[in-house]
Amino acid sequence: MKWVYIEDIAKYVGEKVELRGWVYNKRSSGRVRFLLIRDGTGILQCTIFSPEKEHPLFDKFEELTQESSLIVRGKVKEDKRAPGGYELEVEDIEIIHIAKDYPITPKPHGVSFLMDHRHLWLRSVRQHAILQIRAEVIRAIRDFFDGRGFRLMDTPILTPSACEGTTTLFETKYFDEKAYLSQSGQLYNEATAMAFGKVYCFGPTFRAEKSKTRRHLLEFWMVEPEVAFATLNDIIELAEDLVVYIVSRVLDKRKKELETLNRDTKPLEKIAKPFPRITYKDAIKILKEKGFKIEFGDDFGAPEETILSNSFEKPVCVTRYPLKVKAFYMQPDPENPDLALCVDMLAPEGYGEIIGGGQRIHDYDLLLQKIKEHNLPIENYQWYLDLRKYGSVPHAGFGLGIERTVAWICKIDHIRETIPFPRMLYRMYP
RNA sequence: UCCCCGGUAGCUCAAUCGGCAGAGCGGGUGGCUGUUAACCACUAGGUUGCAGGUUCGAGUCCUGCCCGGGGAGCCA
Repeated sequence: MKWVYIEDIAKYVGEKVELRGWVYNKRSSGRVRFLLIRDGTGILQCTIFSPEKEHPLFDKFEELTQESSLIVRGKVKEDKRAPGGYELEVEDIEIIHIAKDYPITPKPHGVSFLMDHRHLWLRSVRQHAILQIRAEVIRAIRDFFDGRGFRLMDTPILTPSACEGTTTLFETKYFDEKAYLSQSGQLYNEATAMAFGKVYCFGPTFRAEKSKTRRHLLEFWMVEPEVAFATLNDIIELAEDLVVYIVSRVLDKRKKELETLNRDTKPLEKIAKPFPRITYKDAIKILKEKGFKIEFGDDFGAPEETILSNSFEKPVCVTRYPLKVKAFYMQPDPENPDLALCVDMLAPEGYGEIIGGGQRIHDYDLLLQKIKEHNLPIENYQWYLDLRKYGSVPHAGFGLGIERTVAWICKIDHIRETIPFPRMLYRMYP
């Protein structure tokens, strides 16, 4: 008998097939038994009928508990009464393993309990939908860059010092030396961009900030393109194209999952080019009009970002922040040397920053001066300065946070559900 | 690091003014011929986070600690 997956079940109506999976739930009513089986691709209702009170399959049904693993064989039928429209008329049950006292029931649980059981929580319908969308987002990102001739360049996780010199890093040992877990692949990608023209890296990044909010993880995934000869405007366009591509791909391929999450897709359907662009100065004006006590030169806090994000239907690109609130490598605006040629993209519906990027300094002397001003150890940046010594060109790039993007697309309120095993302040188990 | 909230059965929660610690789910037993987080009946299940204090009497009030959640700063 053919082993099939539930996501393909419609193709087998009228045929006898085999399913391999786990018991999601079971119900009974008199001489009818309902077994909800999940196999990782979906959930299917399996039915057992008997005109007699006793039946060998009833005995096996009784034995089964939530999350017990099994193989069922039977005939696929179309039936409007079944959730999903299809069901399996069971002819044979082969029990593989009986699960005893599965802790997560089909009833509500608290966050703390669910996080302690994250390894099992992943089996639930909602987590399944979110992580399917995450996988789709990642696939879309790779297709987008690969399709545009970008070269994948994996950057190191173990680094000798801070990339940006701003956030706190996780420290580890490198034999007798100290090493730090990477917080960005950008600096290395400036080197690979000079070798390959347009590149991207995609990997985990680490921030040892003691952030305890719904939009922070200590370990998260980021995609970072870097393009030689590109200016600020070039990468804003690239960022727009990328976000439009990701959203339309999820709308196209993961409609069912969005529905599972009760995600209203109308706001997502509006995501098209061009996105609104405002300068930092405009943003300050908007915030002041809304009654915020904020002055030119201040960076935005979470409430400010939420207000800006809610002010537009599409992601908004905020450009030209004051240099002093940004990283040392930011290229100054030729029209106003106090401003940086940078961009932050804020996702709508209150989600806030999903992209940060900009044009990098390509002048050797200016970069050297900034490294000194920021008290960074020059010996660690010799190679980075070299890039400005041998055929330096203007270049730009950005980083997009995967988890924040997934949280926005799914419209879920906490980032911890967008990665299989979140690493958070005071929580490293499981 | 700071601010706010919480910790009672395996889970989600209730417990009036300080007066016998309870319900639903889950488990067990039985019932029901189409269930939809099924339903109905019965049943077992407690160191009320920990330590101390006030009181005739503390889940409830006080002090300290531990753990968790939310937020701030910082950032994607």
